Amino acid sequence: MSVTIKEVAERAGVSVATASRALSGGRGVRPANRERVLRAARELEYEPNAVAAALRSRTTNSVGIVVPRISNPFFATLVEAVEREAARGGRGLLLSTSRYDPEVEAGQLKSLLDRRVDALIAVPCHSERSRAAIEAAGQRVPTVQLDLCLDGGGGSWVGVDSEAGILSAVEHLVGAGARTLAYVGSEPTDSSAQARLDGYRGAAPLCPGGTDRVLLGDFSLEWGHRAARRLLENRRELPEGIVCGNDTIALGVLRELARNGVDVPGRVMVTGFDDIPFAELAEPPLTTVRQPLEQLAAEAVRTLATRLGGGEEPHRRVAIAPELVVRGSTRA
Amino acid sequence: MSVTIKEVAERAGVSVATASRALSGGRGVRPANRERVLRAARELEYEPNAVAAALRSRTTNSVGIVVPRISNPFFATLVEAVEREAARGGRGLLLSTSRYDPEVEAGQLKSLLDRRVDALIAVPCHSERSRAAIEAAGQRVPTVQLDLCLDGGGGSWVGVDSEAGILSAVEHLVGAGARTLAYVGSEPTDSSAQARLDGYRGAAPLCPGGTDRVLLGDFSLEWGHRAARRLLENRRELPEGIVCGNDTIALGVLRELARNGVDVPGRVMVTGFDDIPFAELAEPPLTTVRQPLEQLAAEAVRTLATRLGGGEEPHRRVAIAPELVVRGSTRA
DNA sequence: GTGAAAGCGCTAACAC
DNA sequence: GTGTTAGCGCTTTCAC
Repeated sequence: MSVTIKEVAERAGVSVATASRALSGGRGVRPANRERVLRAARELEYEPNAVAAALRSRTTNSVGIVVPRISNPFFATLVEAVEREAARGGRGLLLSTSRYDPEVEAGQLKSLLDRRVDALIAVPCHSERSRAAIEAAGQRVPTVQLDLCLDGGGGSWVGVDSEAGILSAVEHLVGAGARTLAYVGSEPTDSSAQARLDGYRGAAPLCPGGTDRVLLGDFSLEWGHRAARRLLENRRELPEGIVCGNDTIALGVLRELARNGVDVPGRVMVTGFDDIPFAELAEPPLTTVRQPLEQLAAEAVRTLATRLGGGEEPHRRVAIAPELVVRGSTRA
Repeated sequence: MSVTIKEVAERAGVSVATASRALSGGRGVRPANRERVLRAARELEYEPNAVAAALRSRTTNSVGIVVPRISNPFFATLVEAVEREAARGGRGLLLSTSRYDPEVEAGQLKSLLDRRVDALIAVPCHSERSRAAIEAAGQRVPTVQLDLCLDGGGGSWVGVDSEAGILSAVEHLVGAGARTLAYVGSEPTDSSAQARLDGYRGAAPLCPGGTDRVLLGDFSLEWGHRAARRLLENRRELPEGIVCGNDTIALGVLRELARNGVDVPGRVMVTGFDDIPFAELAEPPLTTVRQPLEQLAAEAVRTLATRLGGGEEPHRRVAIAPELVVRGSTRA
């Protein structure tokens, strides 16, 4: 069997209590004893049992995260940033995916709670049907919604200010000379889709010409293709600027425009949202609204850390302003 | 405080032992009692404490995974597949990243071991300097190397048959009429880079013409750009087929060729390796060797499950044959 | 500053 | 089938 703290204590000639204190920080232990314990531990190749420590101290030093999927580069980058941030605080990250299924999501949350994570980060996969499980989790441990949020608020949330992001895209397009605009986005099934659509509706009046073409589907490349084809049906009415709900859609739109010989950004300018890695690899490179992922992750972890540290700030809602990244798909 | 199994037992009018048995499968418990326990648990909203169970039963039902990074879509997809596979077996996934730093990697492995994961999956970030930590981990729990492996073997490994993959790319290019080839890859700093390079050297003789141009850098887009520029220096000697060590490099090569007005696949054909999501979005879409990620993940978890189940197959090395995906960057 | 002792909540022997 | 009992390895009072 593996070496326990008891053996370390014996070898160091102290009690387990002192050994424990020495091994965890060493505060309140005479330096000489501290050294002896540390040496004994090293010599015995002692490996602390975090499970036992967790049972007794009632903290696992771990946080759980539930995202719809990881293969989506957006969530992947988010998870990576959270992992780094958590590791920095000595915490482990328990990862699970909901696959966009609220029932799976509920099960994953329960499992994480059973494992006694100290805190939870969740990207709710549905703005309504995720509610029960996420609120229940929030009753037990500090929980923060990341990126997406439940309808009508409730609980802590860290995300991006979508309206401001879309606004900056619209301003940029109008400033670059677009006189007519269209929006290609997703049906508002989640909070981001909703906020981006709202953002477009709010910002559209800045444009002098027609802005009433709003095509809603989902956040996919295929939808981008189809929406572009629809806009191309009447070549004369092709808008001068197309605001897309995310980069994937924008990539689909760009592609379809290229296939049809439409000059981008000459005839039509296109913007995306997220700044996924491929955005700058597209032809032409995509002007887009960059999600400040590192900041989001850091803020989410900070929110939890505050609450773990005993801070009683029950409902913290943080919307970070995103930044427009201008590339070749729009004129400067 | 939260409800314990003791209270559930009391309410159900049985001993904690019976409650425990009923709650975990219910084998060897009279159905009537089982029902009463389950009902009591439901009524009290009992939440089992997996930490306590883990301490006593010496299994945490969790596996740890260490990858260089998650924002790389290749690893992200791998992690996602592993997560799904682990969740299917009721296991949690503790995720950490090494950021390509063997010291960080060693620390992460130690931390996962302290947390008493039942098994480990690691993508060694360095074929030499990862050895000590990974071998040490392998002494304590079933450990499998995924994708990359340590130099000279040792331990279980699940990955792709890189040689076979490169071979299929070369055969395809030659079959499509390429008479001269070049290889643009990474310096063999990791096992995949090495195997792909070996694969090219082994397969090159299949091509009738010159195949001795081998450019080695790293697995980046920038290196693809630079390598392509180098090949373009003497336009006349531009090879008819360029085999790239991964998709990212291939994307860089494609881009540079396009900028210089070289017709792909007319004048030059290009192949990649991995089949990252963007491969099919490139212009032209990239012919590439697809990594069977789901299979890799499933096989890795299966390898561990076998060992956890008591199977004593110490050194399982599984190389899965990848599949060539033919797209527009080569002629059919 | 240190030690003795009491659990954290659960499972696994071992009796019955 | 069921109950009693004894810990898993650690941290944390509480005395000294």
